[in-house]
Amino acid sequence: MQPVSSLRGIGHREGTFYELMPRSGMVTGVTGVGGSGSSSGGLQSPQRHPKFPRELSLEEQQELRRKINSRERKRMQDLNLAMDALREVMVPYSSSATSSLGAGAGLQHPYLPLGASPNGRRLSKISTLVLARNYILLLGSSLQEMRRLLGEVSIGGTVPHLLLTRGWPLFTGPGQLLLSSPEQQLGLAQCSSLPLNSAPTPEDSVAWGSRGVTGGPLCPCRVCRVPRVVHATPTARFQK
DNA sequence: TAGGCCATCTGGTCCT
DNA sequence: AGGACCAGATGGCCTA
Repeated sequence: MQPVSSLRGIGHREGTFYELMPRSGMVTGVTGVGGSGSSSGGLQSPQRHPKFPRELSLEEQQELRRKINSRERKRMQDLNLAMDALREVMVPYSSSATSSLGAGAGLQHPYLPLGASPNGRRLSKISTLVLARNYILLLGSSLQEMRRLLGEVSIGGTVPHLLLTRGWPLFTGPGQLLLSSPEQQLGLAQCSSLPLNSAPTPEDSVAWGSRGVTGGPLCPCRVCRVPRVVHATPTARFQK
């Protein structure tokens, strides 16, 4: 099947039809259907919208409403473009993730179809976000492991200072997933479960995500409460 | 047919 | 004042 959302949206919803015919008038013609505005009567109602200045004529109000709708549409389309860019990065990992989470591992991604490979089907928005989050956590875990190994090797030797420093480097690598520090990216700096004076370490971050600890407590902060994939062998999760 | 996912409209709120 | 952001509501498309 073809991906539906963006193509569908651009295909027959966007543009003149929706642009010129507000849903409230298009569908019911009278009462309006659109969401919380169901009581507003929309622009078809002779009543003026309270949001619009009184001095505006009905046509001007309609024009303003079209303008607002267009902006919102554009905003959502930009958001979808960003989501597509993220999908491009995550899709290669999603398939391997499913395979490693599938029958072999006895685990199932909560936001991927049960027992089904996402191959040929694009990731949903929430799947993309959850997958991206876990991927970021995995990168942190891998980095820590690498530092540890380098630390062992470097006794008496030389190791790039950046790799051994406590702070995280700003990744600009594949997918550029980390545009700022992971703490900022994940909102962990605001995590209520962490002491105020101790910045969360990468280990802290990973502990809530991809440690392979099944059934562990969920971090109470709103960031960490995002549903996560639990897996027994984190290193195999995103193998290419 | 039910449920998931999505785009769009809309009103409210916050920010510049 | 205008724009950005957000969340609720709605209907369409698709799959199991």
